[in-house]
Amino acid sequence: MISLANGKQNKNIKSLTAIQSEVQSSNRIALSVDCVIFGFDENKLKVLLIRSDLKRYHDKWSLLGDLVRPNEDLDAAAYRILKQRTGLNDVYLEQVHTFGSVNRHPAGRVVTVTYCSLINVRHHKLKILDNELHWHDVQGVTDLAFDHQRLFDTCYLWLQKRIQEHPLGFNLLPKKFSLRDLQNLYEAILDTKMDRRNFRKKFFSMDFLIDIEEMEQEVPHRPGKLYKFNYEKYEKKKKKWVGIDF
Amino acid sequence: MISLANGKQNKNIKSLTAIQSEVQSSNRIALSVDCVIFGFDENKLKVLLIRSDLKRYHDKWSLLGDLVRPNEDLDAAAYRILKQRTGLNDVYLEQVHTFGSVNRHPAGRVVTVTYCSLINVRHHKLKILDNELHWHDVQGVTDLAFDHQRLFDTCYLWLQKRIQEHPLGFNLLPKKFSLRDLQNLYEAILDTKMDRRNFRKKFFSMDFLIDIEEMEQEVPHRPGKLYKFNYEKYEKKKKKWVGIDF
DNA sequence: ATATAATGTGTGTATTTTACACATTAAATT
DNA sequence: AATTTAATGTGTAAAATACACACATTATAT
Repeated sequence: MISLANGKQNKNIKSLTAIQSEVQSSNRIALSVDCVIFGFDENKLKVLLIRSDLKRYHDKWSLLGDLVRPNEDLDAAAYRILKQRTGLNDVYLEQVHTFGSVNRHPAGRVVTVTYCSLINVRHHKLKILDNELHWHDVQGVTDLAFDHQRLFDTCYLWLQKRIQEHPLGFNLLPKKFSLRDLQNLYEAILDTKMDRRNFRKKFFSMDFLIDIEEMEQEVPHRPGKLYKFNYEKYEKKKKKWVGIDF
Repeated sequence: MISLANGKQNKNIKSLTAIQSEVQSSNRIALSVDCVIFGFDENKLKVLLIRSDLKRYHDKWSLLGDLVRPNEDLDAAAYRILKQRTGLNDVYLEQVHTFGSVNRHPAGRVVTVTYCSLINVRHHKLKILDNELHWHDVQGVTDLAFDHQRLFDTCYLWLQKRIQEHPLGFNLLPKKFSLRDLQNLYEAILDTKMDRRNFRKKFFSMDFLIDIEEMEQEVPHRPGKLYKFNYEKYEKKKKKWVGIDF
């Protein structure tokens, strides 16, 4: 019994070169990144989609993705795709889930890692030149190419959950915003209506809003105060959060 | 401008064979799965580790992992590793995060997908024959091989968060358990102390516990009632949960 | 001037969380 | 056999949080 165990032990020890050959052998797999890029405009949550670059799917929309390069960090690949498609560097980006069914892609075995990104549509609208790239209302996203519908659904659910734990939403708004803007955003993402007064109280109590002493301009009603998000305070506070809060 | 856009359009349309050649070209990457297998014994949270199978790391412990095979679903790879190491089929398993730094593994580029698994130590203890495989107190896990410490830390934090949103803990307990057992588990995972009476109320209010009309045996104090977990009720209820609850 | 449609502020109620008191039960001790 | 000990099992009051809704304020439009 013991000798069996010891036999196993020794058999399991491998040299570095042995493992290197395993790693370089034929069991390598194509790896891609697909980005679900959310934006917010006209009080609706949007997602950036492109026409499938594959002929047989050309009547369908798909997420923005590309193969990961052999010498490229996974996160770097996500940032590269975002940069290539939107011209953006400094944006919110987070990994969500990896999909690895053998037959998920028609071109062969491709494992894909999904990333969610939140960007401000107004700031970056102009950099999108490609006609085949469009913002879509998330509500109307129903039949994407490949398994992208499943990827999208996973990321959208992830966003809905995540935004209730961390105030990510600010990445979707302009620097200056009113409380109504903020509430519209939350209502769009969570697909609900909220009480205006309680929403206000909730956000003020979190103490992440800075009153910049400016008012809305040219609105057809009483103008609201404008605020900006206190990123510093958030960074300090978020470490203390444990479990179920916010 | 339009013609430029159209030019881009057409250029982006690819035939299936064109993509197939990309997928099969040299930019494929070795993909592995690493399992963080949690157990619970002697009122302590444990994790299953093995001595590194690589000589130069042989004084260190590592997670249980293996390369994903070209014709193997990602989830299937995780179940295979679990089966190989513990003899288990029917266990809780969930994907956590994918790590893809270029230089994370000494044998070359290996992107790894981490999975968390929760298993009942008592039920499966006997199937582990390999001497180099051991349960470790999570508190003492400090210096794993490769980047496995980072992988482990991520998964442990994930578990702490996840168990506050879903009652996963039952996968770590025997079928019959007392409320004290359950509380000990939660205290071990979250590394806190809780009030016994409020903990009891919280769980009863969730209504997932079935009183099996049995008592603890051979305990040196008043015996507590034994319960089992109502998986059916949980499966029905969990779909209704939105956001912050439990 | 007045109506309209927002913002900004407050208040009371219901629900949930937290802290803690006390009775009960079985084993161990005297 | 009575008493001590160390748990379990139940309840209750206060504090914090969430929820529902009233009312005054301020700009534009009529």
